[in-house]
Amino acid sequence: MVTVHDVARAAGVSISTVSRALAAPDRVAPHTRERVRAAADELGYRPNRAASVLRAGRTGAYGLVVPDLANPYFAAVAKGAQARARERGAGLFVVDTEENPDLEAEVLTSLAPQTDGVVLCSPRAVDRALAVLGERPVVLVNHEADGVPAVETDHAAGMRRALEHLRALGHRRIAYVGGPESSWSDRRRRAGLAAAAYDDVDVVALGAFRPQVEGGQAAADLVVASGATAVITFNDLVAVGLVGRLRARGLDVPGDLSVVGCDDSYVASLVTPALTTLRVDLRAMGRAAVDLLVADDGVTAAPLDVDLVVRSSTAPPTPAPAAAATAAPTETLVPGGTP
Amino acid sequence: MVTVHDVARAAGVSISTVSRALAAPDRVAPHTRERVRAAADELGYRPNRAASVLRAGRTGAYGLVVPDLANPYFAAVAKGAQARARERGAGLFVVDTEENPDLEAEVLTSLAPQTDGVVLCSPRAVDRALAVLGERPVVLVNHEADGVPAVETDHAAGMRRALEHLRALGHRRIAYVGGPESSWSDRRRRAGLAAAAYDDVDVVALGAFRPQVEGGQAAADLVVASGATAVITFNDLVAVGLVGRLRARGLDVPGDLSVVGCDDSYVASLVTPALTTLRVDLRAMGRAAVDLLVADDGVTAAPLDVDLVVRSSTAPPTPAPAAAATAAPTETLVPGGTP
DNA sequence: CACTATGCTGCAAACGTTGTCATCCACACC
DNA sequence: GGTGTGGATGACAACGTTTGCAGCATAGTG
Repeated sequence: MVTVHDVARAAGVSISTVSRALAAPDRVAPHTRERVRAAADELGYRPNRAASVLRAGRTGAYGLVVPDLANPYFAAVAKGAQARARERGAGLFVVDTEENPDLEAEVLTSLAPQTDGVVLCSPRAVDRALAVLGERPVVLVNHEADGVPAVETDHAAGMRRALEHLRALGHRRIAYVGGPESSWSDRRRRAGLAAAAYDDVDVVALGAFRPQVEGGQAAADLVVASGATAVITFNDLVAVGLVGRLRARGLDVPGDLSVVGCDDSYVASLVTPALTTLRVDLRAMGRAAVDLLVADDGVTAAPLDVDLVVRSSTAPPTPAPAAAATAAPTETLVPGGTP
Repeated sequence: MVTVHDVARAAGVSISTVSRALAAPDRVAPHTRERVRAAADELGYRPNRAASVLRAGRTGAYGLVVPDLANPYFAAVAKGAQARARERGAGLFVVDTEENPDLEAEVLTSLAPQTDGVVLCSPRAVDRALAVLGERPVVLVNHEADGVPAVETDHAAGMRRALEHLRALGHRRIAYVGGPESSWSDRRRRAGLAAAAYDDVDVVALGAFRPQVEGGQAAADLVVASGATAVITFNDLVAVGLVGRLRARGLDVPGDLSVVGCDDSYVASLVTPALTTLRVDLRAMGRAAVDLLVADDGVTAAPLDVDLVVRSSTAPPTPAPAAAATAAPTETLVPGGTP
């Protein structure tokens, strides 16, 4: 192993100078700096991370905590965060808490000291997590807490765009199929819907559904019963489940009901019909989180913009909007459709 | 910060005893051990990772290198690897090389020294990677190299199962839509198909397609032209693309053509028709890779089994198998369908 | 010329842990 | 009772880096 001592000997300087030449180049004379660098390159010197951490306290690594790495949403965030960390010459510890609040807190106690900061993505137990982290830099993604920097999505703008789109198509009664109550994004979306309400549009917000395919299946019949001609769902998976259940009931999307998803995860373009959805640049979110971790001034960045991606799941309502469907004796058709 | 010294003072022993009591409990007398543990708990002592690494050389962290973290395949492997690492009390550095061989090699030089070993998943430049890693423990996933432990998938068994299934349904001419030439999995699958061939079944292997939706779209017309009544694809995304293109041509799946995907990524169950596919337990793969990293005897584990998941994309061939379709003037219907 | 200011470099002390070696004590055996 | 044995513990030296402090030029100023 090549150490500072070897480089120092080769360059004819002291180890202090070597350390400085590489870490604080402007604190050493140009010609010395060059000699040291040449020697370091020559010998293939790589500073020992552990020694550096021990002495200086900086680890050169960040942590990313997500509830489920297999979820394409978090995978995309992780990808962005990883890329940004690498660009900064840092590593990224990725931890999957398996949606388990206890594990989240536990894992943080061992993770935190090994990092220069942690990105908490959709935390399931923020209070405990923040307590564990103490003074260490944290950035929240998809969550809010006093005085903690966060990367936020402009959910209100997203809802506004979706509503505008559906209204322009002629829809006047629009349902929202919401996600888990604990979800900050869900709360923001509901608030956004309320704020964006048009005089001539009714918004029916339906309550907590699981943010997976099953959630959409469970919500479908409620949506039909609500009399809405269009629906916005918590995420694309919910939209997929919803569409599946609607079709099983003989309803057509977008003929009988228009559907707007959220996230533009890549399933949105694969299913039939391809989903109109709200796109968030998740990788940018990951990148922004890491950047915020470094910018220790604790300033929260501007919320990330949300774009509407129009595909085939939205269309004008049929002349007699969903009347036939709502008139049908829905209950008898709903085995296992308990919301 | 609480150090061994603090614990030692509190327990009335020397720092050596503290270190031993926690790291090698059987080398210290039971009552002393308990006293030390009590003191450590009391003070909330957490060994400093950096100091430990510096002195002992073991980092307590592993590395995982994947070409694309946003790909659900790799995300699943990462999830498994992460879980196993955590169970071992270790961290996991996840690195996304963005399918870039140069980046792969570069990233390894800085990653390797910070870990106790690296899992290389679907490496894009194995030789360089192995050169960089030198003597450090490595495990390959989806790849083979002399003397390097690897986690393998029993692709031959998978192909055999798919063939059996299709043959039992009555198919006698079956196409395989292959992935990139550089893919080890693709080579194994082709070999498996050749080995499993039945006397009464023709297998038509079609050449390199991109392992994404577009690859399937590109392959569709070749498959139809081949006269096959069933097709096995490199992965589920290819299957999705294939199905989409077939339907655009007015063909029915599974009516005119049965389709078997690979990987059972979660899109398989979401698309219409739901895909019959070969399931590999990707999380188990990730876990196995980390385990292998630790088992320094370098023994490669038994190949992972592959299960057939039967859904709606496979059915018996129609009496006049795809005759109408092949007879149709396909070219005129294929704008932009260049394979 | 003396004195100060400035810039560069070297010395040496940490950082907190692990592991080697030596010490010590108790016990058993001769 | 002396000696050997072995288990338990303590003292201390690393591991490789960073950094405060001091030293030493050189240059600038009175």
